[in-house]
Order: sequence, then structure tokens, then C-alpha cells
Amino acid sequence: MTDEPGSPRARTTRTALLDAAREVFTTSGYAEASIVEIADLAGASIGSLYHHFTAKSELYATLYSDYQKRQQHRSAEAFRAALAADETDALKLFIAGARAYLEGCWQERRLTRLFLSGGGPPGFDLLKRRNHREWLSANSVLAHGYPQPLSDMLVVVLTAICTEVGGEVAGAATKTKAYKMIDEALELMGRLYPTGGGR
Amino acid sequence: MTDEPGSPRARTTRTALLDAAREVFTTSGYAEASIVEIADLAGASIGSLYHHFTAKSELYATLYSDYQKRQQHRSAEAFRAALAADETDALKLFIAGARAYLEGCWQERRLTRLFLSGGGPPGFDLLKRRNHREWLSANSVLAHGYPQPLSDMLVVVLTAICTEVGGEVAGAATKTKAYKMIDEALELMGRLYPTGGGR
DNA sequence: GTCTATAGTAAGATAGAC
DNA sequence: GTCTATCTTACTATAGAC
Repeated sequence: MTDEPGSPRARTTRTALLDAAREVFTTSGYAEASIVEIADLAGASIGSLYHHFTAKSELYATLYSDYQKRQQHRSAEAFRAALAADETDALKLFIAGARAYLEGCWQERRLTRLFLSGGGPPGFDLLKRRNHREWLSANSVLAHGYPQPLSDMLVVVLTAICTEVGGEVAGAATKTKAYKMIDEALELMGRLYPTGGGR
Repeated sequence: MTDEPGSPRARTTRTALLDAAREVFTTSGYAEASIVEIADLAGASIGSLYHHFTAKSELYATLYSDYQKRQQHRSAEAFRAALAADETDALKLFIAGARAYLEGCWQERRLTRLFLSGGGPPGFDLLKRRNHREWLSANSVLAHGYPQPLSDMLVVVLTAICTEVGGEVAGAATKTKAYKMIDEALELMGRLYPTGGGR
């Protein structure tokens, strides 16, 4: 991820910087994190850091972008797997995608906590919300096989649930509890989903 | 609100500072807001500002605290009114409180946008979330007349919906659209609420 | 209580040598 | 590409007159 160009040495440094940024951000939060601390932890210098990233916010943005890509990939994979297993129910397909997303929240819980607890660079919350909603819309459209899209409000609500529950899952004490939460949340979402009448 | 002590003049200054802070924060966001700009807009000086508030974050915290009190008051009032009208259905009582909260989000939409779009002082998101959840728990407990409290996950989900929808409402173009959103959201929440079986 | 003026401090960002 | 040294900005805080 994010490893297109550059000499071997440059890529090594860049990776070290991103790893260090992930560590420092997830430990201290964005605002409190110091760019010097990141450079130190990466074994690099400030100058080198600024050679690779134009600002502190770009480190954060890169981590977020990579994380999002992985999450979307998980979701899409689960969706394809369900389709391949001849699943056709829209709700079940939707839930397969949502479950993969939430399980990803547990697997990458440190990053999930960072991104879902707010407090990124100025204006970043907006981007996060838009991304989340687009992801969920796409997931829903796929699930319906492109018939009628969901109502705006339903998308808002389902997104809110996925986001918030993702944060809860990431903060769970054990994997067992996390997966229990996921089950409960998906059950609730099922009650809202068009095809999921009652139960 | 927040008008306990002090001489008349001091209170005037304090109010002017809070008004200015509200204006600057809602316009620029917390991080970008300058404490000098706030003092200027209030027609006060930096020294005076620091006489009343120990830090930039305290201005923000005070605005938030006052806002929360007003929202809780709206909610509690609506609840009492419903009770006074002999309403006994737990779902209807819960919804009365939630509706008042969401209508408050529209009435105070600039502040709502500020607080729900993230980006306060470090660590503030945590406090916001906890407050929200406590408010909703209280609202639910009241609605049930202290029988069984809601499951943790349901509280998480309902809170997430209220929060997110509040933000949407605050960003609506017209009051009509805002209130339509509120109706839709409450309908969805009704499907999740224990006593609200179908619709 | 309020003001002006000013010092302190932290951290993000840049310049230019190597 | 990487480094060290330096600059700049903005919040924080204080001193002392009115």
C-alpha cells in the first residue's frame, strides 16, 4: 500500500516514517503527537520527514487512506464470497459486507480507535464521514443488485451505526466480546434494512 | 446560563467573550480559531480574556457545557409534557425526548455543527460521547419508568443515530427538510426500540 | 476589572550543506 | 535523500498602569 515509486532507500525511510506515525498517533492522538517524536522513532530526521511528507497532516491522511483501502477491500471480498456462495438475499449480502468491515475494525483496532475517536487534522472529520457514507452506499447498491437505492436517511442511520459500533468493537476487551457486539449490531441493522422485515 | 457570579461589568465582558468565541469557533473551527481574534471581536483584550478563562479550551468547554444543558432541558421538558398529557407508552415517551433533542439541534444549528463535526480540544470527543450516551440512557430509563434498562448495544446504536441525525438536521437547508429528517429518523428508531415492534 | 505591552515556549515548517 | 540548524507562528502567561 502506498508503495508505488522511489528508490529502495527512500521507500524504506518512508515506510519507517509511516510506521512511526502510526505508533505515535495511536498512542498520543493527532494533536498531541509531535513530528519530532515521529522522526526520532523512525530513526530519521525532520528534514527527511519533510522530504517525504509535506506536513504532519499528510502523514495522518496517508495512514487513513491506506486503512480505508484495506477496509473496503475486506468488505468487497466478503461480498464477492457471499455471491459466489449463491447468496441472493439483499439483506444477507449487505450484512456480509458490514460484518467484514466490523471485523476489520477489530483486527486493526488501534488504527480504528484513532480514526473513529475524532481529532484528526482540521476538516478531516468531514472527509471521514463522506468516505464512510460512500462506502455504505456502494455496499447497499451492490446488495440490491442496482434496483432502488436506499433512502438518504436510512443510509445516514446505517452509516452512523457502522461507524459507532466500529469504534466500540475496536475498544472491546476481548475478541469474544467484540464479535458478540458485531452480532448484536448486525441484528439491529437487519431490523432497519428494507428486506429485513421483522425477524 | 453560566452567569452565577461577578459584577455587572464582568458579566458583560464574559458574555461578549463567549458570544465572540461562539462566532469564531463556528466559523473557523476550533483549531483554526485564534484567541486574539476572539478577544478582538468581543471588543476585549487578551488580558481580560485570560482573566475570565484560563485557556482557549475553556471557552470551548463552556460553550459546550451550556449547550448541553439547554439540550437536556429541552428533552426533559418534552418528556414531562408528554407525561402530563397522560402518555404512558415507553416508546412514545422516549421519542418525545429524542424529538425535542433533535429540534434543538435545528434551533441551535451553528453550535450543533460545531460540536458534532468533531475537532474540539484534544480529548474532547470522548467527553462528548460519554455525555451523549448518558443523556440517552437517562432518557430511556425515564421512558421505561425504571424497569429494565436497554441493552448496551441498543443504547450505543440509538445514541449513534441521535448524534449523526442531529448533525444532518443542523446542516439541513430549510426547517421543513430538517423536520422531515427528524420524522424519518424517529420512525427508524422506533423500529429498534423494545416496545416498538412493527411501526 | 480591564487594559497594553511583552516575554516564554512549543512545534510545525524551511534552507541549504552534504 | 538525508541531515543540522534555523525560522516563524501562535498560544500561553505575566507585569504593571488605569
